[in-house]
Amino acid sequence: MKYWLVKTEPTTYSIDDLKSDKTTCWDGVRNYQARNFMKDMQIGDQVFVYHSNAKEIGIVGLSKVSKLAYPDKTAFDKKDSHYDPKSKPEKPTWFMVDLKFAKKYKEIITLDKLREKKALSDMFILRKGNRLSVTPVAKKEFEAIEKII
DNA sequence: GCCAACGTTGGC
DNA sequence: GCCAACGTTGGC
Repeated sequence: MKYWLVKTEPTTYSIDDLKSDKTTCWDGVRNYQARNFMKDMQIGDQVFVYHSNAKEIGIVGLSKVSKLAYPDKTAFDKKDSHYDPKSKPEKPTWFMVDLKFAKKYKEIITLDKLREKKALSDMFILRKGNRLSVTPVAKKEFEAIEKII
């Protein structure tokens, strides 16, 4: 069992959208490192959902991996904003996973609260200049975050 | 809306 | 393969 965190802008796709959809394909990731992390995901891995570029920034909920990495079809669609001509259906560059809604926290775990925790000082998301939309979370980090709730 | 950080692109 | 220019991300 591994742990992860995905970022999303709530104006694009929020935890409430995931709650009502129940399951969604996490498409549109166009960064090699983030893609590689998605390829490492296993069914049942727990994935924090983080709202960025929002009024309230932080972890808002939890989801679980429900489908292993498979080709991101939006890369093949010329009309899609994530279209990438380099990615071919017979040799896809980009992948996505399915995420299943698990829970929405009563309160957002703000970025400030995450920074307050010593156990989280090495956390990927808190490292300066980190822009990856998919990042791993260590077991002890996951447990420390669950304790905040 | 600003701007630092950083990934990507393309000329050489 | 280097690196300047450019675009995007994301906190503030």
